Amino acid sequence: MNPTTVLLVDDHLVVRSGLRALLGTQPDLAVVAEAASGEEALDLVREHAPDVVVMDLAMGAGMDGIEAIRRLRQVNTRQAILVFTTYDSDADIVRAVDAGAMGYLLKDAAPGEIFAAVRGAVQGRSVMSPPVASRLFQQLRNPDGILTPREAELLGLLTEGLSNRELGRRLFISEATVKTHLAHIYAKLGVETRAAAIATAIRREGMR
Amino acid sequence: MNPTTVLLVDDHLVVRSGLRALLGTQPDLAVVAEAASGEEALDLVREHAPDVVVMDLAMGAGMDGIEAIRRLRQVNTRQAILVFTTYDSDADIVRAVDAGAMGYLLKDAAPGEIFAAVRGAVQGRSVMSPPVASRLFQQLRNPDGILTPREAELLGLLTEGLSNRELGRRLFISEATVKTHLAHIYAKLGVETRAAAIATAIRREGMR
DNA sequence: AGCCGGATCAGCCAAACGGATGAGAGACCA
DNA sequence: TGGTCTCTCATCCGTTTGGCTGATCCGGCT
Repeated sequence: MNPTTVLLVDDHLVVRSGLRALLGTQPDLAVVAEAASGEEALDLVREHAPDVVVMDLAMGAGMDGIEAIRRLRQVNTRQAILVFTTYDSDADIVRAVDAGAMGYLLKDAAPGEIFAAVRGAVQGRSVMSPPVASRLFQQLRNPDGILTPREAELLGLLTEGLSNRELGRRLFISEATVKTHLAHIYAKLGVETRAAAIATAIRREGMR
Repeated sequence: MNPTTVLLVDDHLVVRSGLRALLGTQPDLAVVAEAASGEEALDLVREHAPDVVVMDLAMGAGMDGIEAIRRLRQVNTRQAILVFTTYDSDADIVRAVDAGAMGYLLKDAAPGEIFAAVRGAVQGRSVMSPPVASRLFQQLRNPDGILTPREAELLGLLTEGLSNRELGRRLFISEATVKTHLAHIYAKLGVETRAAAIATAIRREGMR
């Protein structure tokens, strides 16, 4: 059986070499290329058609990880994409999965976890770090995300088309507080504008 | 039979006296008070409880006509409110009717039309100038308002949460044009923010 | 030929919004 | 008592919107 081919995408050289060394200890895994940016990753995927792409989400300048995932999926829906990143924000997880990531690992994952994730990915299994899994699970279980009561209340009014000022008046809080809540809501919903938040909220199961 | 009592609301003295003179020619109509602002109108309605309120929508400073109508309805749902204004904008018509106006007349209406409207209003009949009626009819017949194909297309994308820049790219037009279309859409929907437009559009019949 | 509605674009300006950061008060839990 | 969460507020700053005005082009309709 041929080894599983892997493409590493991370803007930090040290991370790439560390991963390469780590994966190199496994006879069934072979790192065939490394990319330092989303653009480069796109080229290398076309060239090597690896079985798995292990990618960092935060990538200095240029295309970000999420966008890279989206593009990769368009180029070749075959290879599995594994996110390998430092932070576990709700928004990133949701968006990565949404963009088509096969798994989501945190950089503090144990070597064994990483191996398992790569092997699982090629077999179509989705592997993720426990904290990530738990967040995602909550997302699925509670479609309103992990919104606090206050946030949910705000989101409800948001869909009425109110401005920040109006929201503040309606809830007897300052505009500053409204903005804070909104920022949290956007992060949890994985959007970045109120327009998208409203669209998401309203479409999300008959909310009206 | 007692004459029908009327309250005139218009910030222009000349309009008020003109109307008073006009209505005065009819033995069954009696102007019992005049207000120059929404606030004043509220007070006078409480004081005189007129059968009909004939009101201009544009009213210099302070409360605008739409808001005044809304308040009046809260105070006393009894009297009929007749809008008597210069311009027939889609947004104003929709909002006035929505706020609870009984009829909608343009200032170039013939005297006979005005008399008929006032008499009709007290009897619960809704009278409006022909051009107004036609606009309103279109609104009802076509829930998408009077949106042109291009505007409808834009509104659709708007509900996806796109920014002006993105809308422009998607439709191959400049951001300036996007803004122009949006301004028209807002006017036709009777809203003033994209958030409200999105909310309206999405709720409007299962649009998704 | 002349007019009108629809679509396109520009420039200007004020208001609204979003991002980043810091911070304090109260509730709850270990 | 020391974390953690939620809700609250503030300031700064750059971007996005919305309002307004004016203009061009095209295709019908008259």
